[in-house]
Amino acid sequence: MSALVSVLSSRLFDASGSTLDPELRSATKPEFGHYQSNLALRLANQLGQPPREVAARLVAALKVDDLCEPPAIAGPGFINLTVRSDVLAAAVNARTAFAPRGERVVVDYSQPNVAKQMHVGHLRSTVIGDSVCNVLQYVGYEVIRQNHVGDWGTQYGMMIEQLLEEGLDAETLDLQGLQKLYERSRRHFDSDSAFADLARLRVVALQTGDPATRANWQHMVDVSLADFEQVYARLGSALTRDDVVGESAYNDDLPVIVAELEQDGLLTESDGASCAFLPGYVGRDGLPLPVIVRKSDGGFGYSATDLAAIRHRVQDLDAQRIVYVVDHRQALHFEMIFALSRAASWLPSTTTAEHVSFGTVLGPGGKPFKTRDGGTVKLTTLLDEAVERADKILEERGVADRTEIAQAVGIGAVKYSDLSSDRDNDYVFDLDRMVAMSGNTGPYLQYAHARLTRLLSNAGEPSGAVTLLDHPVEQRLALLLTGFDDTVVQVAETLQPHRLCTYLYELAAALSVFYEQCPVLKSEGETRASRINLCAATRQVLQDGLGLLGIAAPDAM
RNA sequence: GCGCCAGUAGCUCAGCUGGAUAGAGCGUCGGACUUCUAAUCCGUUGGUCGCAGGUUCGAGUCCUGCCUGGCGCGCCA
Repeated sequence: MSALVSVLSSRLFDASGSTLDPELRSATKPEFGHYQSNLALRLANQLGQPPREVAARLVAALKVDDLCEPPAIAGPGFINLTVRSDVLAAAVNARTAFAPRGERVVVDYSQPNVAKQMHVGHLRSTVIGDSVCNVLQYVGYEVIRQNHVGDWGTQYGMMIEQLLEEGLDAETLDLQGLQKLYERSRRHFDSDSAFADLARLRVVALQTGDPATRANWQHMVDVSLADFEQVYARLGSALTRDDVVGESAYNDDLPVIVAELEQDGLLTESDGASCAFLPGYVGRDGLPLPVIVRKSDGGFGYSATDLAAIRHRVQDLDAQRIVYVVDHRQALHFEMIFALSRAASWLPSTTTAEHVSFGTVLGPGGKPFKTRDGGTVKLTTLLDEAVERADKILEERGVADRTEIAQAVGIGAVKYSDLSSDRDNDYVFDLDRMVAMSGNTGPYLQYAHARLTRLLSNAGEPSGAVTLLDHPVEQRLALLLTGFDDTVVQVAETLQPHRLCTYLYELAAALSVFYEQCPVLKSEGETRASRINLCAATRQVLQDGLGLLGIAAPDAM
């Protein structure tokens, strides 16, 4: 919480003589001042007295003359506060970093699959996950990123068996070759039971560590990870190979998971599979719904891997908070995994587990995103198109040296569009709207930042402090600046990056109004110096905010 | 059948966890550029917050029941 808001809150708290939350909120309209409190309405209800009388007593007891203009009572009993402009100026100048909070959070995101190109489906997890990590880090968490790559299971047995049968050398296959190999092996597996048996044996060889099988598998993993890294670099994601802890990493833990569940009496044999039945979960037929830990063929399903991952993250990584950035279709799965982990005591009450779910990216017309022939659209293709659009617009503007800027604007537009509305909603991937330079878009924010950069480079060295805030538009801008940390804290709690987007958009809009109405370089004396510093503070917040979203802020565009 | 999520202006979306006359952008129409970058700003137009009850000083927000759409519900992840 910003110093200003917390001080005002505690003053209200002291004046009320009650334990009620002062409910200090931003004023809904400029004519209501800067902040409002609804405390009098609450108190009046509790005391059975007229709200305006309670408000009057509250205002009389309230000591804020060192911070605010005289408080006003309005409407049914709202208390409106207007911060003194010198206090506001001081608050703008007083930005401080968050202290480390001594808590560790594990964020599981991106999760592409080995031997498959990354597609739109991976965009959201990667973009939201990066942003969530940045925000958590900013407010003082120690963040551990975990890329739970899909690199284990029957499909790799299939693929290796197919590879051997065709006499191919794994070394010659790139990612696209692997994807084709997968498709061939899938068809073969489905149509030839003898091959299917061989493939299953190959899975056993893989899981028990047969050297030749492992070597082929390792090659597939290496090729895939190298490709993912290129996409991450393109996206500006912070993910590296060090963050990859794929499903295979838990192979040795899976029997232990089963043993511990058995020991706790949580496992039941059902149709040959080892299942955990949790109270309250019923399936389509009204029958109890299991978590299948070990399949009837003796293999382990993804539930076992997810359980092992939780166990590892608590016991070895010492996580106080675990976050899963995974699409909303897996909501039930995670609910059950979390419940079972609690029952098995892998997830103690001191550790929270959250599923940060998100909606689907849809193609044109709100239909599933597919190419004309029904294939999946590669993520890199979409990014190329976005950069191309950005480049065209920059060209029309006569911008020189466009290559890097077009990257920043195109990729930034895609990422911003992904982050700017509530994660739970589906959205249509519409490049025209994303790259639009007006409205709540990435380019609009980047433009505000670039404008300020230009202005500041013409202004000379900023002298440091904001000292004057005479114009209402300056005050509006300053007030917004003091709200940055509160907004980021909210995002760290709710894990909803769109709140930060909304904030930054309002800030950029307020800046544009200021820019229209308040000359900076053409003004003189203290006004000029103060406005330059207000611009510098705004630029810093825009830069920090875009940084938290994982979006580049070019100096010119 | 059960569960999760969503339904707010013609379109795309906010709405700060129950507060004042529900806000932006796009679109429409009209205005402001020898610019501190007009990729901007100002004005205009636009809503039965899916429907019906309930809770209370006060509901887009909370509770119940419906309607519509998306998704999920035993060995894929």
